[in-house]
Amino acid sequence: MTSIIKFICYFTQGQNHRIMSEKIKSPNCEICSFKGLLFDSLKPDELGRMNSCKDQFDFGKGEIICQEGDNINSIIYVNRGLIKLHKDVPGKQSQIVSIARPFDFVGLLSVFSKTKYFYSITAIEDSAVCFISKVCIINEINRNGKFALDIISRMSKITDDILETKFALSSKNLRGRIAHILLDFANNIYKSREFDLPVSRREIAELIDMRTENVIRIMSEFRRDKIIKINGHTIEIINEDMLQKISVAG
Amino acid sequence: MTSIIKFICYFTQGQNHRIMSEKIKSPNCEICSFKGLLFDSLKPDELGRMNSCKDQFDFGKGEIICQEGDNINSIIYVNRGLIKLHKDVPGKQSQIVSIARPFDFVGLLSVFSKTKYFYSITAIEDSAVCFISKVCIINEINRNGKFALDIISRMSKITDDILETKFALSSKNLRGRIAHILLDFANNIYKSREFDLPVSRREIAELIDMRTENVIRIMSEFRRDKIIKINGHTIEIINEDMLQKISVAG
DNA sequence: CGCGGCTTTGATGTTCATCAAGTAAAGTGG
DNA sequence: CCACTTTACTTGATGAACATCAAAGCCGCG
Repeated sequence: MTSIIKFICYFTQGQNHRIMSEKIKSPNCEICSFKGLLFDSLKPDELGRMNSCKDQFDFGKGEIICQEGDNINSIIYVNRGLIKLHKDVPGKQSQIVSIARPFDFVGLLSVFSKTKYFYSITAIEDSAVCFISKVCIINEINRNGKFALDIISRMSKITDDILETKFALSSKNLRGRIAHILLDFANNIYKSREFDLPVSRREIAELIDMRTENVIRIMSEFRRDKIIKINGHTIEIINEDMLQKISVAG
Repeated sequence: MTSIIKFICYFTQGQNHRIMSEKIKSPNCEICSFKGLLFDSLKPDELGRMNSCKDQFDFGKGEIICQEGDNINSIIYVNRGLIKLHKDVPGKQSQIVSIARPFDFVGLLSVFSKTKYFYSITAIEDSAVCFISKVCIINEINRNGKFALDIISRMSKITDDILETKFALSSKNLRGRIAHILLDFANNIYKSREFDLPVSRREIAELIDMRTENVIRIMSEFRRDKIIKINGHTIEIINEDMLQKISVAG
């Protein structure tokens, strides 16, 4: 029993109101399969309050969720799909700050210190995204110390992960970076030697700070050297040890 | 009435206990000129609890405050001096994650999500550093929602700043990076066109991901082109507009 | 005084971005 | 469903940016 309506989104209250995708009449947080991930420490009445503070939207592949400079008024939670945080500098290749998957909170990454996003957010695949009002979160933090700690450790983990990755990558040469990210996909994201790359070659390039041509070139080298198999977007890691060596040596 | 004793530091409870510098009998937080910066929202009794949770130490220039892999059990607060967070990968140039000055909390940057530091901390100048026990902070967060919010926004700001800087720098060429960091020192840190660089050329290189030789080379170019004056570690910015242009174009 | 670290400049080589050009795949409109 | 357009992918050739190597002067410190 879900009613679908089109409407103009004022969530970001930014300079540029964008037409958002279909609004899904928000499923109740209490029955949301993901609530346990952050809202563990909330009692039913608190969860009820949270429920009334959020809205869920669908975004099609390629749709912009918000843009650099928009006001931050919500935490963004990924329910389904895949979204990217990216920074576009005119005249330069854009950079991907991070990619968020279901269970990830992306808005946490600035919401308490900045009033405006310093990155844009775009759906890489068709995605469902929850917007949880910042004010509600703040109220809940004031009320519930356990919840505050949950939020804090979640924030801390997000930014630490991004920082660690960026620092690891920036000291590596191109081959090392490709090796690193392939291992990351296999071991941390998909937990399998074989996986479908959810992103284009260009997006990989933007994620690890190199050029599309070189992503392709090096992946082809790896294929030639029997380190990986490539079939379109499907990658299989054949020689993980070698990949590890290349990543470390890079 | 301060007693000075040498002792082995168990703060980090790490694998490697280091001999710390003189322990200063901790000045009382209540009279600490810096308390307002984070501990505004604490009542006298709460501040008293906090006071009993912290210890202050002096570190000489070059002394290691903690090392990558050490357990994180405290938040580190810089009272005096200058310290650097850095990552050392064997066989590679080390990278400076960030430089912290008085008023800065460096430990905040991982304390709630990780058990171990992913970077080392070293004094760049003679410094006084406060260690505030993580457990105490957590207790206080549980008790005091306003305090929790203060901590959160402080954390958020630290990581956002680091991330923004890193992203800005990584898309620039070497000249752009040097221009960027010189402007940063002048406008954000020292708020003066003339300032003493507190770090060596090598440390600048490690901070903005380039080689010492090129830092020197490019700064010499800037001097030749009458954009800056250099006198040892003293820098004066003559043509700020040009520096700005180089930074943006970089 | 001499040693090691910091600074500086020049010469050389490697890595990687850029340009170019062509193929495959995927979306678009009739 | 097919022609058309656009976007993604791929390989090669070239040049620029930057790391590396080398050597020498400088300064502080034991």
